Amino acid sequence: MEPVANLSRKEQVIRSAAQLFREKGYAASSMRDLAQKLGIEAASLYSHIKSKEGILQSLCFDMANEFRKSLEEVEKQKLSASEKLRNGIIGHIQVMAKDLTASAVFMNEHRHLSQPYLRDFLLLRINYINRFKSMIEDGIRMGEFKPTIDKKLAVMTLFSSLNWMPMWYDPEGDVVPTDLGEQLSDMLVNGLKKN
Amino acid sequence: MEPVANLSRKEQVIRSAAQLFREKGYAASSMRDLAQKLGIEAASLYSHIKSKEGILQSLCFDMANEFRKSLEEVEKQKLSASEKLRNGIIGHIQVMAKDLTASAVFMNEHRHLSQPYLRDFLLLRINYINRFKSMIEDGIRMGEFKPTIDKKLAVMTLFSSLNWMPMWYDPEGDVVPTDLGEQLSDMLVNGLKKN
DNA sequence: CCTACCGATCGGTAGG
DNA sequence: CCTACCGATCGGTAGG
Repeated sequence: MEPVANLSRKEQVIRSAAQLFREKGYAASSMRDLAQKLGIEAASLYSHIKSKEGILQSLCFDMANEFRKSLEEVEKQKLSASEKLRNGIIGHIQVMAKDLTASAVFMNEHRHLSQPYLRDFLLLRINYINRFKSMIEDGIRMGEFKPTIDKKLAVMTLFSSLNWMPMWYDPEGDVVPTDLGEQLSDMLVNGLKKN
Repeated sequence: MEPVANLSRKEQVIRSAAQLFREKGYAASSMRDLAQKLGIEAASLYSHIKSKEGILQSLCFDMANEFRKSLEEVEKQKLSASEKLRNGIIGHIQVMAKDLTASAVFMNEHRHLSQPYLRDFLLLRINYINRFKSMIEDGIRMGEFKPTIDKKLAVMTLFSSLNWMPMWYDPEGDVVPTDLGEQLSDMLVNGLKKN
């Protein structure tokens, strides 16, 4: 009956949960921990959310959606493969930087999703990875990248680097997300490029 | 009283636990799950191990020790910075490939260590990372690597790539660990090197 | 390695 | 958002 206030409170719950899941992991985070963080009783959480896993679902699928939108923007552009790859990397970093906490949960805790959510999530992820792989393949086909590179290794190295960023990136530091994306892209792409 | 048999059984327990921790995560793995995997009662596990966390401690510190030994071998060698870095990467990959399950646990579950083990573990890790960082700094000083690279970014990208390897590397495939290490090194180092 | 069991804690519901 | 509570499960111990 108070949709705005409820929404806002619900978001507070989800954001607090994200912090908790990031720090302790999903399985080791209890609803009582979460309630305490918010200054309420555990039972009261269920006025705002359906279940513990419901929170994880929101976090994982909202992030997945942001990544998808970012990539679609890049794919529309009329650019060379290496420029698209570069923009894809920058976009990914920017999406993560907007919410490092949710990004860390997305990366480390998605495996605690139950079926069919887990399957859906993994399908989204493999689709996303394959679209980056296509950019690399395009780059090889167009003569921008070395034809000898192992495509699976290249794309997995790329994703490893991207996905670990929430572990060490300091948003208070003087490297802004766009710069980080450019530097990372530079380091990886110039490793792929013919010199 | 039967040290050999006990040791072997203890190792079976630890290896089964590693598989379980890798699949479900440490916190979501119960001692009853583990006992079932071994065909015994949960209470019987405690004849072989001290506690659930004791298993995690063995797994994490044994792996840390393997990594340390591998790096010490490399540091002894009289080679250029880029060759040392290459050998360090190959060594790291080889250590992981010897036990991908323990490697995955080492990487993803160490945060469930309690104090003071967690602190000790993190000190070992930062030390290991800093020694790789020194190789990169040496390479810059000796003119082998671009002076413009961000050292923190470079070393973090390196470790991201290394640490995610257990997530996607297929030991049944036709890429042997040494080759993988060389390819990975090639991809990363050639991205750093002056061309 | 087992039976029997412990106190603590879990996610969640009923009913206000 | 609270009180009161539920059945299930947790890591671990006693005693054999």
